[in-house]
Amino acid sequence: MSSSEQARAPESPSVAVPASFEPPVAAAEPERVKAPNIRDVARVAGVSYQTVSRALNDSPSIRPETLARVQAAIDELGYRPNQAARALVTSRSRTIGVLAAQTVHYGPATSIQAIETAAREAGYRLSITNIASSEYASIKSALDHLMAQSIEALIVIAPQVRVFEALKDLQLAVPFVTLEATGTNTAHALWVDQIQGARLATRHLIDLGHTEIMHLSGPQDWIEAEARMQGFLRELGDADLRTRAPILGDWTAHFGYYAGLELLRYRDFTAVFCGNDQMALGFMHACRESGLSVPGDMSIVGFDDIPEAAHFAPPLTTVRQNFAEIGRRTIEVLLGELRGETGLSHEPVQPELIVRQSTARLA
Amino acid sequence: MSSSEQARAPESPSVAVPASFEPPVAAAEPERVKAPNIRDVARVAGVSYQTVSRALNDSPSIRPETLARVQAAIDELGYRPNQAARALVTSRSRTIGVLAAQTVHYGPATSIQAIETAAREAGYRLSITNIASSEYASIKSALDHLMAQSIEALIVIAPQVRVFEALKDLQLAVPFVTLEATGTNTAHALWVDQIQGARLATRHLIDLGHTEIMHLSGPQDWIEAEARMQGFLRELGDADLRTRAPILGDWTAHFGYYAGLELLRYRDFTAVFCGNDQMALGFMHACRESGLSVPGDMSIVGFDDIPEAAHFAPPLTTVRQNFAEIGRRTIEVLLGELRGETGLSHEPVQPELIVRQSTARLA
DNA sequence: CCGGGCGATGTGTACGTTCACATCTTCCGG
DNA sequence: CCGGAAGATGTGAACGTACACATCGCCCGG
Repeated sequence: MSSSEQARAPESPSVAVPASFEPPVAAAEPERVKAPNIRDVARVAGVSYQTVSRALNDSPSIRPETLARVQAAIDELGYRPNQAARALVTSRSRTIGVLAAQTVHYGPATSIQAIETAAREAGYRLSITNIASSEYASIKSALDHLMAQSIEALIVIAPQVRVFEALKDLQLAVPFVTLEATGTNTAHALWVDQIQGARLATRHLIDLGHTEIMHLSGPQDWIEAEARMQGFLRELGDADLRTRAPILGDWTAHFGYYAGLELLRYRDFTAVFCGNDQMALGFMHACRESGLSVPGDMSIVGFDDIPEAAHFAPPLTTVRQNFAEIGRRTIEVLLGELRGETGLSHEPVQPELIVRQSTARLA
Repeated sequence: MSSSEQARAPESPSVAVPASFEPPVAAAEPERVKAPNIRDVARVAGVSYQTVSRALNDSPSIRPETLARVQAAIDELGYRPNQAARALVTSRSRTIGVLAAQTVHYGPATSIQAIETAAREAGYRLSITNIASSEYASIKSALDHLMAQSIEALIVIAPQVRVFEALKDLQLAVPFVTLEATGTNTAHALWVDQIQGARLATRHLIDLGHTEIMHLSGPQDWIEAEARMQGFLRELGDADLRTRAPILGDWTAHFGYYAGLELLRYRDFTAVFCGNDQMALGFMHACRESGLSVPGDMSIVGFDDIPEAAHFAPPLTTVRQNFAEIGRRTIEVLLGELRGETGLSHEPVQPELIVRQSTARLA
């Protein structure tokens, strides 16, 4: 086995051939037929290549019967337009770049899926690149990779704070949109109104009579984490309640759990607003282990409304974001900008509070 | 506050203007400078364009100092090679297609992320396409979209049963790999040994003394669901235990919940092996509502080990799959095949049973 | 001192498509 | 019945790159 492996030196015609005859080997693809091109189609259809091109780009000035002949030739040959050639001559790549982080999370994943679908329908393809870490170098590298593909637009679903710096460096010549941002950068942002969502969650707790409310935030450099924190603090401020320093987490259930274990050593709060559902899950776990009942002793609100949230123990009160809607709107805005339209509606998508069983009136 | 919110209408300069004057509008990019090409670089560096090409493709026969001059010119002009032109002339797109479904799920998402990273390192880009439904038309459309991009290889992360049919139709000329399949199609599959994983889970329950074990399966047309079911049935058979018809679900927590409510009306089983963690979560929810304690009255095993599983109530015993490893191996195999190597190792990745607190010895 | 060979660099061409413009056809009004 | 416009189709060029081959300069051995 391993000796036959060595003999494989591809196409070294002579070598030390103990393997006497060496059969033609060409067993692979014998007929590497060139893919048909526009001229082949033209020949079959009995027209010029330009006419085929017109047929492909549904030009108005082509006779229906000519079009039919071309179409028949295309089908017969199984012709597919060469995107590379097309991109070269039109200098339009028909590619939208996506700079993502944390694509395994429900929110980004859902948005990306909606974006992909909408983009495909509009004849665009997506090029998704994940950043390994939120270090500047990693972001720059991902951005370089995207720019190398001459993307026509950019969508950012990542810790935008640092990304913005990187974007400034490469003087970006394409329209871009960042998802899930706050209102700080309205020109390029398309976002769920995170602040409003956080306010809804916080007000819900306040309405239930809670006055000592904790906040588990997302990572500092995620703008949406920042926004949720802002909403939380503002709502608390409006109600003249004592504000306590939010805990900076990393979105994971693990963090929620360990933070919970730590915080629950001092039971000086009765409710917690978590930056996302995963952290809420971890926090609930910590409550259980600490002997606290949810919502009896502790009310918990999450954010995102991942599909699992309805089945947590107890089912989680949370803020729903319409990620799919965001995705669709993103492509809409971007395509509009590519068409040269401007002043498109960047109105925030409104989140919705979903009340389940993890919150209760303060005893 | 809310009034200032309204005032935000971003950059609508005047509005109600009867559109009489319509300013030149060309406010967009005034200087649409053409991107520099290989000849521009050559001119600046004082060499021929071919020398620049050599520098870009690190040809061996170029003097270090010439290379340096070219590099300097590249930096000065901010030159980026045009991928379309390169693809056109080499007839290599350097694109790997991914046919995906359910990318919001943890497993696929994790694999895709690993695939993307590995592909990028190898100089390939990914083109991901989601299928809207598992109908044939939808699969075909997605596959067409990918083939139109002249992908060099295809990765399938979707209900493979139907995809295989579609693949047969378009006589696919590129190497492809399907993820998370069973061992039925070893030539093209690279997979976690799902059968073995299911056996581990089932044996664990048997070892705990359970004899009446239920299985909540994934959708029928997902090969991995089929494989897990097979593993379950075989292990049960080996132990001479009564087998009961698995329930066919859809991977969601919702399904696990409603199926649980239904099944628990007859308490003729003491353990359940769920096809994934989400369904296990839903099932646990149903147990709670039915007044059953987990693991006191009901032992539950999941599959996947999503990060949240450790924080379920109780923490879930499950089968861990190394999705990232799968992703890396996928690219490895594919790149090997593109290089013409063959007979690469398609050894299955071994899953691992993670015992937590959702299973207990039968009283 | 010359010729061969090799390393370094330059020139021509092709990839498949679209754009700009030229040409051919058709039809209609004067 | 003819001129011209509009519609339909064809021809030449260009996009930016890599490959094949040609050329140049240099070093070394005879």
